[in-house]
Amino acid sequence: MARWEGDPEGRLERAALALFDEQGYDRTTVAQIAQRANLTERSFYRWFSDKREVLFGGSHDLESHLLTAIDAVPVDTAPLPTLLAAFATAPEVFRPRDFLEKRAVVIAANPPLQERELIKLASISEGLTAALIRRGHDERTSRLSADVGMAILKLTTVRCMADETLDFAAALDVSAQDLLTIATTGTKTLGP
Amino acid sequence: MARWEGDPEGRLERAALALFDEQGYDRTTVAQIAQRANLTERSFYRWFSDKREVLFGGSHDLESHLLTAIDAVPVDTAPLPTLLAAFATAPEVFRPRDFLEKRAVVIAANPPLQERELIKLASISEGLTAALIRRGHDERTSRLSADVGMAILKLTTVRCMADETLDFAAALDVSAQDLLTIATTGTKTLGP
DNA sequence: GTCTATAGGGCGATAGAC
DNA sequence: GTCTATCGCCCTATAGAC
Repeated sequence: MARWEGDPEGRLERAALALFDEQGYDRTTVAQIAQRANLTERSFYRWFSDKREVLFGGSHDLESHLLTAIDAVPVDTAPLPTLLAAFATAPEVFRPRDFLEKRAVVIAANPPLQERELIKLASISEGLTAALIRRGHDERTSRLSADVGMAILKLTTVRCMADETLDFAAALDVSAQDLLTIATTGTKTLGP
Repeated sequence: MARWEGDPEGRLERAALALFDEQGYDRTTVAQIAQRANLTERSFYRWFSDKREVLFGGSHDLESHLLTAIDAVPVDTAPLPTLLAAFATAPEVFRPRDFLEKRAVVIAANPPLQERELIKLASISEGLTAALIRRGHDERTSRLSADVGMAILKLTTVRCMADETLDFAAALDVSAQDLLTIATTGTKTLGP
């Protein structure tokens, strides 16, 4: 048996998702995942700190993509428009659609995986906050903008899942408009 | 030794926080927590589904308090102002300050606990979303309002932690004003 | 309440790349 | 030779099954 097949990380990710899809997440052991990828259980833990992590390798890629995209936005842009401009470039880093769909189903069925997803999103929000601060915005504005931006991104993702023909950038604009409506409806505004 | 000391849940919560504070979360075993509360390890799992859960008993109380508070808001109120009115009544359900502070330190030091906290907040957001839908708002508006509301609540909590003299309701208003600024700055508005 | 499978960490050995 | 990926076997605590 060839010991060096290459890309052990990717092999583990694909083996894990396939097994989770076939048998369910908690009826799949790390040993099984490793076996399907022609590795041992011990080697699994060299690539992923725990069993859940095997589904979230792309999170870091998305975060660094967004941070790079922010740098490309003109520096005099306001915080939220800066984030929206960065989000609009995000679809590039998404993996094959069937991979993402299976992954979403598995996560939706397992609270431990939802927890991990939430902390990954929180990590991205932290990254966005830091990026905005680096651009000269104050900390509280940056934090709130990042959190609100993530809420818009989440709503946009839901929209695109529901309607496959919908363009991501267009959906993002609609969600941003929704925010404006929510923020300005029923609050005391400055004008008469 | 008294077999029925009463309030086993509260005893486990206090024993756990004390041990986490003294020794750290991952150097504390469930058996130790149970022992300090004069219970067996097995009994711990009767009250809490897992080790992390022992720090989040108050989450359900907060959620049900907020849902009740929403019902007390006039039905013609817009989504976000509805949530803000409910949030303003929240300090009532908070526990003793030193308990909350120790708890916050322990959570901040342990990613698994942060994950659990995030899913609790997500659960509250889901509850708020459902409550807004019940009041006749559409699903997308409700979801976005709940997420944005949670972002405001988070910012408000940070503000109150930083400045103990700050009134919660006042901090909430400031954060809400921050949102309005963020949402309307640099975006194309309707007027000229 | 008892029993057990599995997660997941430590450590040292080994096999291949260079 | 060094370096790094892989592996084997140790262990404990969690958490679910019975």
